[in-house]
Amino acid sequence: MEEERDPSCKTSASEERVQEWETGLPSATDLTPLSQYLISPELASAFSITAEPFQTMLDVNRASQNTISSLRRQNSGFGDKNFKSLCSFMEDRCGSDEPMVVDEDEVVVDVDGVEKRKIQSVENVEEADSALRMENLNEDCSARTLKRARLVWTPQLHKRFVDVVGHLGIDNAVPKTIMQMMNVEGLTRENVASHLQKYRLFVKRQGPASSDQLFASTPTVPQNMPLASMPYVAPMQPMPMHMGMSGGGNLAPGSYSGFEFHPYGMSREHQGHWPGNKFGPPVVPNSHVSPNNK
DNA sequence: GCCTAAATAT
DNA sequence: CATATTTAGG
Repeated sequence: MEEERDPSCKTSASEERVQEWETGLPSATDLTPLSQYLISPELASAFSITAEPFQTMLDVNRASQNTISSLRRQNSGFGDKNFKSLCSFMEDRCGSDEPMVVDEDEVVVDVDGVEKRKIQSVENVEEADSALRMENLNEDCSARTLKRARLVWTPQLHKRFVDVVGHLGIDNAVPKTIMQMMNVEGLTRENVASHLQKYRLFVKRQGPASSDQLFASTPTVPQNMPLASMPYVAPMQPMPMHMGMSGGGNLAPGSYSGFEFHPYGMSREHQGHWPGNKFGPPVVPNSHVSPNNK
């Protein structure tokens, strides 16, 4: 991205650039239809990629709105902090999150805490209808009435958490800041606080030496590295129903046990299946009017 | 209101 | 039993 704008008048120049950008956008006919798959079914099955539920314009528009409002909120919130330089997010789009494997009916919890049922069918259902139904559900019993689903701290989430804590330093590593820096949709301050509590216990017990970055209250590392750039969807369990664990500890695949944690161990490309990940297109730091944003 | 530690729930 | 949520105190 290079700047070619006229330094004399910035505001109007930026407006012009926006217009320029808009006119440069592909027309509707140039875009791949939402209903069209990007890869062939053979390729998909070869890589165990299951087709996403159909997305409609409603989904896309809603995602765009959420993104915009989220950006606005972040911008206003970080104006007077001393680590503006850290906040270089909202630049790039998601790169690594990919749709999870869905076999049959799967309940996914929206950021609003609203359950949506994804019906994966070989032949499609009426997409508009399902979208409308979703919309209605969203509006009817939105957020406040329903209690939030239980958050699952996947290795990915935890890694992001650890990275943020490390880069923030011990002083700034408080739940609210961590939550903001993680930039995870649907993640609440309480979630982070709880996890932070456990994490501190872990660090206290298992040598703090292993996590040396914690003591860098003044982050000396170049923080230009895109840390919290891409939005991430917090995996939620609808309600982790009593799984009858009587004999041995069995874990759901994708969750991890405890904190014996590999600093950078899990760089495998196992990001195929985590519970709760969905969405392909440029989505979505979702935000709604929630009690916890200022 | 926010943060942390402890209690409670799943 | 481990982990996440909720509550309570500062």
